Amino acid sequence: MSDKRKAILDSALVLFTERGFHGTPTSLIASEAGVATGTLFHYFGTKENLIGELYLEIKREAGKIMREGTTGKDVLSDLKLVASNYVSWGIKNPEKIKFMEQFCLSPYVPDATRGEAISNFLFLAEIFEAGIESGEIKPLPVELAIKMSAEFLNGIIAYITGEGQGRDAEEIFDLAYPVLEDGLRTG
Amino acid sequence: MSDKRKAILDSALVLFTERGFHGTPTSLIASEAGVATGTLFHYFGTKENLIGELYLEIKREAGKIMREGTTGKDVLSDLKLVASNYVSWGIKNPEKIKFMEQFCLSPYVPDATRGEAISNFLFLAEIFEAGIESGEIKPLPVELAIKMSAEFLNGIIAYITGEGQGRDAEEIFDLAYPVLEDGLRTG
Amino acid sequence: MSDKRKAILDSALVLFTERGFHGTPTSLIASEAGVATGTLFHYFGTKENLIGELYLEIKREAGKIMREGTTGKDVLSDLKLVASNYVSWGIKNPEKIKFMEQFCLSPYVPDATRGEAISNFLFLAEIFEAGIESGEIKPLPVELAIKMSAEFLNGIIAYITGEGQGRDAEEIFDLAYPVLEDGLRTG
Amino acid sequence: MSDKRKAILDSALVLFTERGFHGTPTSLIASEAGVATGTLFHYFGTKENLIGELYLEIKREAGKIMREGTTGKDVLSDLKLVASNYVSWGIKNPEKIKFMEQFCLSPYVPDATRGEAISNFLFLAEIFEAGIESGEIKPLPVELAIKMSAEFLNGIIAYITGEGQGRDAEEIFDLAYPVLEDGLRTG
DNA sequence: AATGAATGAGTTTTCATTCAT
DNA sequence: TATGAATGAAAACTCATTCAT
Repeated sequence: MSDKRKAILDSALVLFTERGFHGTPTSLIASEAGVATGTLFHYFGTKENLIGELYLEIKREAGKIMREGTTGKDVLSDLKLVASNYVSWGIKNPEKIKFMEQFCLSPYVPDATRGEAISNFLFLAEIFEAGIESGEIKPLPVELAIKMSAEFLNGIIAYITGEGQGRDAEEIFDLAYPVLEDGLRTG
Repeated sequence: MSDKRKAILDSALVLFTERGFHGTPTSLIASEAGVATGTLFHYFGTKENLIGELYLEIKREAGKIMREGTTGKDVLSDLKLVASNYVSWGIKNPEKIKFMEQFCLSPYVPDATRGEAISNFLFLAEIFEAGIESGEIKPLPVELAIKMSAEFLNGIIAYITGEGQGRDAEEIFDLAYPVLEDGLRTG
Repeated sequence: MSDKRKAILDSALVLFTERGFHGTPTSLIASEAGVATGTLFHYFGTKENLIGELYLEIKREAGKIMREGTTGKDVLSDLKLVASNYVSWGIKNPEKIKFMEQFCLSPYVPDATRGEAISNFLFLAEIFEAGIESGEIKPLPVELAIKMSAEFLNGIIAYITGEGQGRDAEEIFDLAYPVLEDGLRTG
Repeated sequence: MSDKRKAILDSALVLFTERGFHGTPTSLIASEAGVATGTLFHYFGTKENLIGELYLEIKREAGKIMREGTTGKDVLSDLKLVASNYVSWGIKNPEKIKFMEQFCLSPYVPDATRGEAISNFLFLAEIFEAGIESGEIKPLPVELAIKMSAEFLNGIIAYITGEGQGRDAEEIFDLAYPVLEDGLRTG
């Protein structure tokens, strides 16, 4: 991928989260990226397309990071690893978390793009299904379990990057994660 | 509160969640509310101020609704009631939930306003503190517990208003809430 | 019709003929008209719509002027009067002639608008039909006769406003018109 | 002349008449011609120069075609031949006619170029002068006679390529031309 | 209090042109 | 010769805000 394309995506990420989609002029994205405005449109065609590509890129990265190290053998330890991967990544990339939260629901990301992004998280459904089948996890609708868990982890990240700043992130995770695990586990 | 003021807030809520802040012209808010553009500025001064007032109004309502029926006597039952109140309200007012999620993090709501809104949720800290002190709830930083729980409930609402549409809301809540309760409860 | 609207149409006429459609920025039209850019869009919505309205206005005026004084009794004298009216008007309004010639064929005027404009010239067909029926005019397809005559008159106007400048317009018309009349008349 | 140069001129002719000068990007002309944008500028230097060269090319062709077969012996038959040549060529090359009509008056063709083009039509003045001198043609200012006649013929072409489509072109010409001839001829 | 015409700064996007390859 | 990525000035159009009524 071209250097300029990458620089544009980087600037866009920061500026969109700081100032919102319509609050960020394309001219500002371009100048922060050190390229001409025309170059932005050369690579992305429209501003909407730019945010769409950025959205996909981040979702792809998040999905990839979360899966790292999972074995498919033990549901609960896979789940903890996925959560830990996600929280670690989220703490290191707070703008990406902020971006996902702001633009998951926002109208600026085309629906088609949103749909395309889901594929990166299908493995989560498999983990939950396995856990429910084996009786380790409470029998919940899988989509519900995913939604609750994901939001729960976002809550942890928000706390660590917000009020909890300065305290040890791992320590907080070790304090917080059992709440989710104990909640999901059967009796 | 004047009828026109109310009509403007109502239109703004719907339009901001559907189209974003900068994506919604004041002229459109005004025309949907059945008033002249000038009237919007007569009541709210600026567009920023309008979204700020809307934000406060909704946070105030959310706080009030959540507290309804709590006794301060039993932590776990108060907590469940608060959760249930919030979820019921959220299902009935999905635009308000969407608005809060979109604009909690967004740069359009002035920070001062965000601060002002927090006062509506101080009672939550009291409940958690009491629970931790009595040993009923795991010893967690209170703000962490609040953040995780709030996000968790948003996950439930998102599921009910999204994929879970058509299924009985109360039934889903009864399935999902124990996950949070079991998680927060000590051993 | 509002003063500002009229001023915008007047500037647009001059500038479009001098510089072409895409060669004329809306900002220039507005400033020449002594209004803000926004005002132009307030009245006309789009630049395309502006040229469309201008086109209709001019065609309407041309049609009205040409008909003035016709009686419907004598074909050849009606025809001469129409021609004379048109040429006189054309000499006094050379930008309108230039505008019609440039934008009759140009892609900037929407086809629908072009169609709408034709209604102003239906009376010409009636005159020619009457003349052909009475035997005074050669039996030609009416549309052909109109096209040839119209272009012929444009040739006269072009000459008078171009090379023939300074010479008496009426004298030139009296020299030129018989060519058309003798040509159309039966043997 | 290089193949690429010719391809560029061909694309430009079609696109300029269809979309106007400023409505046609150089990048589009190049891509339709199957060459890179840079190549267009390699051959023509600027867009203005491109339209100028195209204008000259067409005027040159028109002049050459019109003269074909004239003898200089009989004014009226030469005139008819010129007219017939022009109309035949115009019917076969409607984009060239459209181009000339649109850009004769337009500001995009530099005045110098327009002047240069006139030389191709000087022979017309000679024919008319001869006709007037011999008394065969009404004593008119030569430029006026040329303008009227040229426009008249354009009217015929417009009719044939427009409303008269499907009918025999020659037949229409034979119907229409006598109008011009009878008009120009003395008594 | 309520209106909506008018404003003009600011936005996204286009496109003639250049230049390193 | 020929290319096409990169440029940035300039365009059409939008919209928060004002103000005379």
